[in-house]
Amino acid sequence: MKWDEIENEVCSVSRTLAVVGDRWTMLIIRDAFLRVRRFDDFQKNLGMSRHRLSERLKKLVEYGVLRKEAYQANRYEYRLTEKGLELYPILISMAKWGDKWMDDGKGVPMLYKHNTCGQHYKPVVVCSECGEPIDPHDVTPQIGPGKFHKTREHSAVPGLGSL
Amino acid sequence: MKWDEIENEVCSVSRTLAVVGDRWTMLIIRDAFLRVRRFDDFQKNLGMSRHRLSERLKKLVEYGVLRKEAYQANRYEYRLTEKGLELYPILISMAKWGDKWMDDGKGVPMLYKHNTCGQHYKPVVVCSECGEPIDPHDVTPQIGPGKFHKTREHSAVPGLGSL
DNA sequence: ACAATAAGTTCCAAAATGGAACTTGTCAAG
DNA sequence: CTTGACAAGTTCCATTTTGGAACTTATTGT
Repeated sequence: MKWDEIENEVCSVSRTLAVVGDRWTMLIIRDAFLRVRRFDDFQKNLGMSRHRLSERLKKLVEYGVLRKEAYQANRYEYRLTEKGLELYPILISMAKWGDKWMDDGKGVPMLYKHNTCGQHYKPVVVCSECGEPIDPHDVTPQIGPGKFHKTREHSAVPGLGSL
Repeated sequence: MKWDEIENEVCSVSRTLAVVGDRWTMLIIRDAFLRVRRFDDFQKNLGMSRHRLSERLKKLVEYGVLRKEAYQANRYEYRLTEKGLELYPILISMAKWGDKWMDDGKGVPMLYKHNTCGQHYKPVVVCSECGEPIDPHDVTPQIGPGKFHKTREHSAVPGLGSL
């Protein structure tokens, strides 16, 4: 399978990865959450090639994750849309995992203050229905309505198909 | 910057991406959560080349995300470790985002039953300190102790550096 | 003992990426 | 009103990464 076919999989994880699953996108998004907005600032911060950055920003605008706005004639800013802002749980979950498992022993690079309560916080994933923290062992994936329109066979997980 | 330098960034998101940020890894992890365990099953399910799969599984074992266990002579299973299981919040957040924003209009591919309460649930990210759902606008990133040992300059976000 | 299966490896063509240099339009100072 | 600097890209090519088919090696089931 080629990379651009991934968007057509009947799987929400695949479809999300079609947007944010390449080498650089989550880092661009990270910077966007830190209020980086301009081409040259992204480029200097990330240390990626202008070429690639240009192509990625264009795609993110197409997908509606960023919007491009002129702040002067021929000068643009890229800002997160609502769709982009909702990537926050993915981003902050990555930060938490990295803090815990990819620590270099010098302490965490960043802390996050939750202004609402004033504390440094960690993200906790809870159930929308009962409010309890989710343990993956207590979750059963089941085929949803959109799964019947399949495009490819999945056989290894009897009765489940892919997530 | 080249791909294998990303692990050395002073940023937990970068470090996480060093492990799961390539084209295929999150899909391998997704399948692992659906109890796929064997080389050929991963390969058939994912439709990726055996070459790439072999290399990725090896790396995930090195990183301690999967462990490789013989189930017969010369036959192996790959299973999530504790470190791997803790990728769940990232995975389920991707599924939620894809459900909402990359829908093809046919309904969600999968539903997730929270066995604890018996309901189909959606993941909600809440504050570890006050329990309230997190809105990214209410979060202030601050430099943490591990940030002083920097390897590269970050200039675009005065006083913040990268997430 | 023989065919089938599992778990890879090898090899090469095709695709994606990195990086330096070049372009084009605007702005700001003299 | 001209000139130099800057911002936002684009072009081009060498390097790296990936996809895919075919091949290997070691069981295992019949």
